[in-house]
Amino acid sequence: MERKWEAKLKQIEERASRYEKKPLPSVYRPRLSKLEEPPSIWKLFHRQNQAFNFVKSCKEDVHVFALEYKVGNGQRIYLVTTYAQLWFYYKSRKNLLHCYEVIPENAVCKLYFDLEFNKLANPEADGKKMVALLIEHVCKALQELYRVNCSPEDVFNLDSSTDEKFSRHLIFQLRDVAFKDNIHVGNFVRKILQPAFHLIGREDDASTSETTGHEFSRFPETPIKQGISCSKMSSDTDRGESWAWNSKERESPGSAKLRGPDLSFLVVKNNVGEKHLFVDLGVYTRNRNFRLYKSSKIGKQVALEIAEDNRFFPEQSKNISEENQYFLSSLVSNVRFSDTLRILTCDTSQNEQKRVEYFNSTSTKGNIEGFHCSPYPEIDQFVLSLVNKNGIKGGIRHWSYFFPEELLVYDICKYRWCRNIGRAHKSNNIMILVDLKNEVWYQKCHDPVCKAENFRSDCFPLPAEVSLLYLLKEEEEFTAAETMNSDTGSAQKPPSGLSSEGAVSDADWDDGLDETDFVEATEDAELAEAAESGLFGYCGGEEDIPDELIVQVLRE
DNA sequence: CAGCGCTACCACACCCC
DNA sequence: GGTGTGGTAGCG
Repeated sequence: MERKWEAKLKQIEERASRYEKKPLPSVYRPRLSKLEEPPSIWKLFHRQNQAFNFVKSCKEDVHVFALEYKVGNGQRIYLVTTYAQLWFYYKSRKNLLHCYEVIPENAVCKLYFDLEFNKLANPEADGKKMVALLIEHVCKALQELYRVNCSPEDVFNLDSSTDEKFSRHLIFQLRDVAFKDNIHVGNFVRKILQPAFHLIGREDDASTSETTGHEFSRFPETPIKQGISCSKMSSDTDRGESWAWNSKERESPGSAKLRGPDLSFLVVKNNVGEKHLFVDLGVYTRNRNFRLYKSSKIGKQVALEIAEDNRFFPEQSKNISEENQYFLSSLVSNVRFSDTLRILTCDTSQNEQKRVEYFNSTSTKGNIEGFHCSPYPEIDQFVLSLVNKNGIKGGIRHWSYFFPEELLVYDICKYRWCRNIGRAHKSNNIMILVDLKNEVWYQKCHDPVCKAENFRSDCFPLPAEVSLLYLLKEEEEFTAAETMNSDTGSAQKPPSGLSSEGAVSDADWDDGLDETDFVEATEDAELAEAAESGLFGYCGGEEDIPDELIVQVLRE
């Protein structure tokens, strides 16, 4: 047994050293043109983690894409570049044929669906009609749960069907609205499809379930262990338990619609005759790869193309071609810029209960405290984003919560930047204070001198995702509107979602850059050096840099 | 000689009637 | 037989 472990360990170590000896090629630097100067970024990685680490080190608005490169086993490598640059090399469809968007975990994203059924096993099924009914259902749900207006004209409908398989992607183009991340999208989708779950899973006919006569009101047992609750918008009392389609149904329990809307159209059979849902629920996982518009799976010919019955048409733009607009619209994590972006959440009640229990058990009446993580993971994340800047990995040493003031005090370790002295303290730690009542944060510190003068930094607003949390406290209407900065149509500058400091004032943004400049400088130098030592140098002005180059590298 | 993140499923232990 | 746990094949 022990020996087995040793052997395995050795194997892994050997592999690690191999990778280090032979890091990936890939730093070839195409440029869009000599005139368009923003430096080009185009970097390949074998490992997703490395790609995301590189993204973090980049100031530019870059994103991770997965490229399939070996038929059969789905092996992928990871490309980091900007949307603009990817499109430039992608659009001809001579290269980069099997590309996937990596929907980053914890990143704001659009509502999306993967729909499919086997045509042979479902000869009766009318795919287009099913799509239309689903869209109708989803729009209704968005309205009911979030008061979000949505119509079929807002749904980008992509088709990837074959003779055997009906296959669609839907990407919702909601104005000023996005989900907190794709896990929340999944929670939302499962929640609104709950009425359909009791129709599957059994061999016998769905009609038998009518006779079970459960007393629960609108919805059957959920297939997931706990229920799901969407971030509420009004002061509903039955927060999140189950969700009624409208108040009328709620008031008339004798109604035939007791179970909610009829979603039987979603039930399809797989090739061995088992019942499944038309909606694929497996696409809402962390860092999910979602095939790009005009890409096909490796080994297959069929690419995602605009569906016949698509009703979404992007706005015309002088600078951006229509195809490019469609491409940008198809990207799940490319959230449209808005200065009033609302972030929707949908928790599993598991998560929410944890939080409630935490408060119930830990807090009698006084203040609570702990180490590392507070009961507000979202706020912890935000605080960590403040103290994890370009190389310095700050952490939360301790937190305290003061009830009357609704103040979270974080003792920070490793990161010692003090806004009072404009540099890091040498031996004293700092604090980050989060004022939930006023939805702001500021910095203080343990340094005796700063303490003596009672230093306290300016206040900065909390980002939307964090303020949102506050809704938990039975507050007024859902008003999670927040300003987010963007220069390229993506509302999330740091793709790591929560760290989007766009919500912070300009002054703070600049400030933030200042204090990290010296760190970045060294890192940039290293990156530049790494870049120059890459296999590919800068291919200046060359219009058609074939990524056969990439393919060659991969083959060796 | 390099993917990732799951879930469904199985085997097994343990408990209770 | 019911329930929890740990490991893994294989799916998306």
